[in-house]
Amino acid sequence: MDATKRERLLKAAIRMFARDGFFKAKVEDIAKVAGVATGTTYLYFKNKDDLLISIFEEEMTPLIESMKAELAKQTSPQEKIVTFIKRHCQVVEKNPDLALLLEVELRQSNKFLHEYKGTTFKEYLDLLGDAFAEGQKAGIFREGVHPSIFKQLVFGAVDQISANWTLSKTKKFKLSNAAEQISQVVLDGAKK
Amino acid sequence: MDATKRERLLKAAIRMFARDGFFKAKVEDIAKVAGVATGTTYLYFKNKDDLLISIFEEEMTPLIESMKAELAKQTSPQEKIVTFIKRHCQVVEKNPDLALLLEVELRQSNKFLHEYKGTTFKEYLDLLGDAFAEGQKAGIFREGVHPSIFKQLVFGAVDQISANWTLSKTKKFKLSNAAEQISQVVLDGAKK
DNA sequence: CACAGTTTTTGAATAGTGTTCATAATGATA
DNA sequence: TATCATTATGAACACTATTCAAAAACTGTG
Repeated sequence: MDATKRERLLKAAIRMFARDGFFKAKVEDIAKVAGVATGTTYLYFKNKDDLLISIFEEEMTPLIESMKAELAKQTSPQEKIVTFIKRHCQVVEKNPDLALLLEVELRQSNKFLHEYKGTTFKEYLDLLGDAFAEGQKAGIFREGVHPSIFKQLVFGAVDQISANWTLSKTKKFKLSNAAEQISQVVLDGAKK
Repeated sequence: MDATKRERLLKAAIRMFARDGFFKAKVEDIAKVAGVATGTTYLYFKNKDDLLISIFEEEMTPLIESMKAELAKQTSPQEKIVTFIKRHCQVVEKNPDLALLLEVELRQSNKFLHEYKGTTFKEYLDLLGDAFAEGQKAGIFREGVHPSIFKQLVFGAVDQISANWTLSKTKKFKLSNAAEQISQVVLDGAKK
């Protein structure tokens, strides 16, 4: 097993999935970009789906860890939420191919959405839910809104706007600017 | 040309796309469900993509019209936004298959069917944007948040929560209840 | 170095599905 | 009924994920 070959395949897959979409991307092309024969792909990954799952698991995990560390530094629930939004947008801006995958390709399969929500992705969302619950306990956020509704509300908003930004050829707005506007709305909306 | 055959194919496609996802759904199965031979599908639709586009166009247009009519009845921008959220969730609850398509396949289709001008969907989003802009003009909604950011924020939030509800086998919350919570947060967040 | 055994890689063969098209069935007209 | 036009069919074709028999590249040993 050649770790660099595996890594090359993963990176090539991110590029091709982002360019052509998961289903339209050809395994043959991914292999070519990675500099191996088609069949070699199947020595390192069970199949095309596994390639996508592996991208999700292996690229997303460090992002979640770094987000977690960043949020731990923030003292107030408000700051945590603002930081989450800002940082998520920064990551999207820095990794457009990966972002496109997470935003667009991951959704198109019910299987992924459902079988992987339980683990890595749920953990990510819970960072928002926990911050909100903390604010409720501290008496600064409104009651009557369930943390799991709030976390999805905020993530849905950020994700929608990020996806739109990533897809638009002409980036007519700064994502960091959008992040600020989102923060203003959801923070004021969260307040008691 | 047999209009009912076309209609049967559209309905069958909605069902199969919702069940298996656009790419995994087989044209042969769609034809079988519609009660025609595989090749017949290609007499009524250019190809599989065209089937998806037609679903968007033909199923969504009446929904948009009815939403537009409903919003016209509301007097204040706040009521328009609350009504949009509530009604969108009602439609999702009543048409789970169609909802799943719109929720899960929409982004993908926006991506690779970009030259097919997704005017229909933009029109839908603009209902939210216009209501927000109206509120800004009336001096009741905050400045500094662009209507096109706001409309995507709200739609993204509603869509995320709706998709989650639609996909979860065990509907652990009432979507109408979630709609109320979303309304509270985004309306307070919109206020000056 | 030579060489046998082992692991890794290859790419042509296989299998599954979107699309086409020659043919059949149906409908319309006189 | 006979003839032409329209519509429907499903087997054949093209394309791509996946497999697998054979080749190549390693590894260790005498």
